[in-house]
Amino acid sequence: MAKTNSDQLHGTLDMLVLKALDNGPLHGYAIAVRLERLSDDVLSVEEGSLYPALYRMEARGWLGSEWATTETGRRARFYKLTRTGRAQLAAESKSWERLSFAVNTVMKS
Amino acid sequence: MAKTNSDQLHGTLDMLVLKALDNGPLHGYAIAVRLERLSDDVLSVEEGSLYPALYRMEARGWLGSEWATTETGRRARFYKLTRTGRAQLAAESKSWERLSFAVNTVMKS
DNA sequence: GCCTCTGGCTTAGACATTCTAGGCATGAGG
DNA sequence: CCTCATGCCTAGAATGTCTAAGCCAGAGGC
Repeated sequence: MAKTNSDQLHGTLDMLVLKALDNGPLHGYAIAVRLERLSDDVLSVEEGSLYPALYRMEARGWLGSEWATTETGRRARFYKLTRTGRAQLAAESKSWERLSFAVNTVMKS
Repeated sequence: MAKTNSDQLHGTLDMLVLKALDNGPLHGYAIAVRLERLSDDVLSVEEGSLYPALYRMEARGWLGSEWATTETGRRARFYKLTRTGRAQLAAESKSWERLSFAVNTVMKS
């Protein structure tokens, strides 16, 4: 959708997806759209990265999922945060803050 | 040295190393120490990541290197930024700002 | 004289994650 | 009828990081 950074999502994708689900369940496509919109098209969430990430996170117990019908009448798999997933989001968020602060400190030195 | 984040340097290591060399040549070990000190031990630069990164960047023309003697009388390979490397640092720095801003925007949504 | 610690470099292999790039199916609108 | 947007799936390549070794030299303690 947006043509931007190659590979630089590394490590943050899980966190972003978890965050996208923080306001309620969404299906994969909607997650991608939401993240792109929210970031003003800076982040581009490739489907080939997103779906595997969703499967991973569900396997780890961070997400639950079920098929349901979209407002527009389509079938889609909706993912939602589990309790564990919420904790994971908190942890990754804190970790991101630490890391980005550290990187910024170095970059401004 | 510091026991911290596993893997989360992904993508930023090159930039950090380039930045570490921005004030003048350093050898590998000194780069690691400098980044750890500057970041207050949040960043831990593993040697198994650092040296391959240095070789990569030299192969790409971002760094030049030569053997020299440390203040303490030891042999070490000193790396310095090339013109290309400086440009790369600027580019990655800008890219980092864009990305981290986007991520933060999402995280605060 | 020996031993350990720190400084310093090197490398193979495992590991995780992302992206490329395709394919598939449905519904809406021209 | 045809195309576009929605929506999901997957194999394989590419990349980069870490683990975990090993090597060498000098300094300091004992």
